[in-house]
Formats: sequence, C-alpha cells, structure tokens
Amino acid sequence: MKVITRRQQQVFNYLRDNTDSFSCPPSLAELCVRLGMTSRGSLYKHIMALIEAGLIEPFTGNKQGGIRLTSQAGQEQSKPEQGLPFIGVIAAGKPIEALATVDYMTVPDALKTDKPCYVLQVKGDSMIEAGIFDGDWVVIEQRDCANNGEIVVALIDNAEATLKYLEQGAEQVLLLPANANMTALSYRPEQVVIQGVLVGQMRSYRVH
Amino acid sequence: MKVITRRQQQVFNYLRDNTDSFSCPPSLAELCVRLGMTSRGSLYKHIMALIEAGLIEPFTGNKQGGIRLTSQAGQEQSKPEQGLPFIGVIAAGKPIEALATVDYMTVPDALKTDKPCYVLQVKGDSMIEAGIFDGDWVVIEQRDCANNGEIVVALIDNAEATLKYLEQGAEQVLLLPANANMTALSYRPEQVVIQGVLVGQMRSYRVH
DNA sequence: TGCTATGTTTTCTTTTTGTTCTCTTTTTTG
DNA sequence: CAAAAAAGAGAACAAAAAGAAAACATAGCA
Repeated sequence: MKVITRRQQQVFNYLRDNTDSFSCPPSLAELCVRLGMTSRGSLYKHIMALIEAGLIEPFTGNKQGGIRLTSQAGQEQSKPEQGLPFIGVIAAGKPIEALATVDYMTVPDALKTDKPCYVLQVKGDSMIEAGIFDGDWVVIEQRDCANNGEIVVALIDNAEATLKYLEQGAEQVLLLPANANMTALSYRPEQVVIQGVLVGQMRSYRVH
Repeated sequence: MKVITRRQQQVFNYLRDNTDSFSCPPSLAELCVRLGMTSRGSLYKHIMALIEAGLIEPFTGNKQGGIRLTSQAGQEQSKPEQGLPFIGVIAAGKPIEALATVDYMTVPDALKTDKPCYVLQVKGDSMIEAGIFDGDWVVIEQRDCANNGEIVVALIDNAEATLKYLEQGAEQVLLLPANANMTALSYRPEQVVIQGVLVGQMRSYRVH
C-alpha cells in the first residue's frame, strides 16, 4: 500500500472523525476552512494521496465533486448508529498499519466513551502482563494528552506507534511495556505524540 | 438513486427541518423568501432534482402546487438488533449470580457466534494468566459439551459455577485455573455440567 | 373580462467547483 | 549544514452549479 505522510494522516483523521458533521460531501473550500488552510490546491494534493492510498474515494455522483470516506457510501441520509471505525493494526515499533477499507465494529457502550473513539488490533506481546494479548482489539479514545498510568497510543518520532503505559515527567517521557522481557523506553517530550488513550479491550476465542 | 448536489441537499435539509412551520405546502415564492432567493426558476430546478431523487414528492392535493416530503425522507431507521443478554456474575466456587433484571449488551460480531450466546461478568482472579481479569465480561456460547483446552463455564455438583480450562478424560474431568496460586480440581464426569464455552471477552478501562 | 398568483421554461450572468500550475516556506533526512 | 521531501499559498482555467430575470401557461377570483 502507498505510504501516507504525516499531514495526510491528519487530514484523514479529521475526515474520519467528522464525517457526521457534514450534511453532504464537503467541498475543498469547505475543508480548507475546517483545517485552517487557505489553498484548495494544497489540500487537493492530500486528498488525491488519500484516494491513491485507498482510504478515501471520490464522490462520483456528479462530475464535480466532493469526497467521502471509503465504505461509507450512502450514509448521508440514514442516521447510522454505525460502530466505531476499525482503523488498523498497531505493533510496537512500527507505524499504525492502516486498513485499505475502513471497517466498523459494533462496540458495547461500556467499552467506549462519549468522545471520538476508534479500534485498533494489537500485534505483539508488549502488554501481555496487562492482559492485552496478540490479536486483541483495543478501543482508543482520541486524545492528545493523557495522565500518568494510563495506557496510550503514542507516536514516536513521527515514525512508529506503540501501545504502552505512560509516565511523563518534565524532561522525559517513559513508555513502559507490560512485559518483563522488554525494557522501558525514555524519550524527550518533543519526540512523543499521544494519539489516544485505551478505554476498552476485546478478544475473540473463535477459531477464524 | 440520483445523486444530489450540495445546494440541493441544503434545500432538502431546510424542508426536512422546517416542514412543521408550514401551515400548508409552501409555494415556490414562499420558499424563495425563506431561503433568501429571488428567483422561483432557480429554486424550481432544485425542487425538481429532489423529486427525481425521490426525496420529495409533489403535493397532489390541489391542482397547483406545493411540496411534501416522501415517507422515506425523515426516516429514522431504528434497527432493534438487541444485544446479547447479560446474565450475571460468575465467580469461581459460587453459583452464577443472576441479575434481577436481565440487561442487554451490544457485542461485536467478532466476539460471538451464530449460536445462542450470553454475557457474564467475571469475579476473581482464577483466570488471570489467561488474560481474564476481575471485572471483565465474557461472551459465552451456550453449549453442553466442549473440547479439551477450551475455556468453559462449568456447573459443579449442581451448586457452583466456574470459568476454567477444560481437560476431560474417560474417568475424570479436570478444571484448570490459569493462576499459579490455585490448584487444578478433578471431578467425576457426572459431577460436571458444561454450560457454555468462552468465545469472547471484553474489558473497560473507563473509571466508572 | 381583467387581475393575480401559481408552476414552468428559457436565456442569460455570476459564483463555485475541481484541477493544474508555479512559487515559497517548512519539515524531514542524510 | 545541505539536499530532498513535504506542505502551503496563490493564481489561472474550464466546467458545473446556482442564481436572476423575463416570458409563458393555467387556475382561481372579483
């Protein structure tokens, strides 16, 4: 799959979390205002990149425009109590591996909050002692800050994402795995971006 | 269905949200005033587009004019799709503690099967090393037999229920906890009744 | 009969749209 | 630090959509 740049990921995240606020597929000018840009041409490049990556599909209804997320066709009229978006796979040390087509999971109310949430599948054993196993799904509340002791999705050096306990001080940020075989990692605050906080978890024992 | 343009969507939204404020089906001139337009002809094009799209139908009551929403326009489309019954609490060594009123939880498809399922909340740490913690919810497929190695809800001596790994032989049934501090229990086959098999699990990290 | 209000059609101008282009600025990377 | 990549601004363009305004037909009414 085509690789997505940081800014493009931000644009996609905005679209993912705010589709409800559009009565109809938004125009480039409308999106520019929302995203704080002044140039349609600049935004256009991002949109085209997302389309090539398969995360978005052009609104083909009329010749000229609009955009909508993939797999969300025809959602504008019916008010869908659609589940949470299942974004992709998170494995310690890699970027989040986004799915080609955004899927949706129906999640119990007890496992989500009233803030925007999304679902990731965990790859690896770094949180095994916290009862989070390889293949589990985690429900993440989208936030850019968190409290110490919370389990967060953190983006390190804009390159790799990881699910860890957070312990942040003034001069360093500790990301603690829950696995005796792994060591805690220390970063400078500017290296770490919080992307969300763990609020729910799910596991399937079915043989697929 | 014909695709709607942005402005047409706005007009439709206005009609949908303000249909109550019209004593009788509005005329084009009246709608023009409300929508801040000066040309009936322009509005007429939008109205016709909405009719072609099936979102609106001409008001046939009097010979000349008026508009009304189609039945599908303001649809709510409430899909009941009741969740799984949340039966009660299971704690090793006790009968299942049933709730006074059966609650229902919406559970992701991946965590249930096409057989009848129900939800229990786990009390205790007997399965902690299997990543099943105190307070977790488990999805149980209702069955009266199971395979070795599966995690089952077992009723012992018609008195106490427990959630354990199953290892059954010809002469004895072993129920294995996943907790180094607890010991495996051995029973005669007639003492143990399988009530269901673990197929899903959920945890909430929210502070309630 | 006139008069008015309605829907309907047509012709025009204006605005908005996606799109492409060049250029500068910022960020990332070696 | 320097090169490269990404992001952004802004202008220009063609096509589409939106709008304005006029003209027409019909129905109801005094």
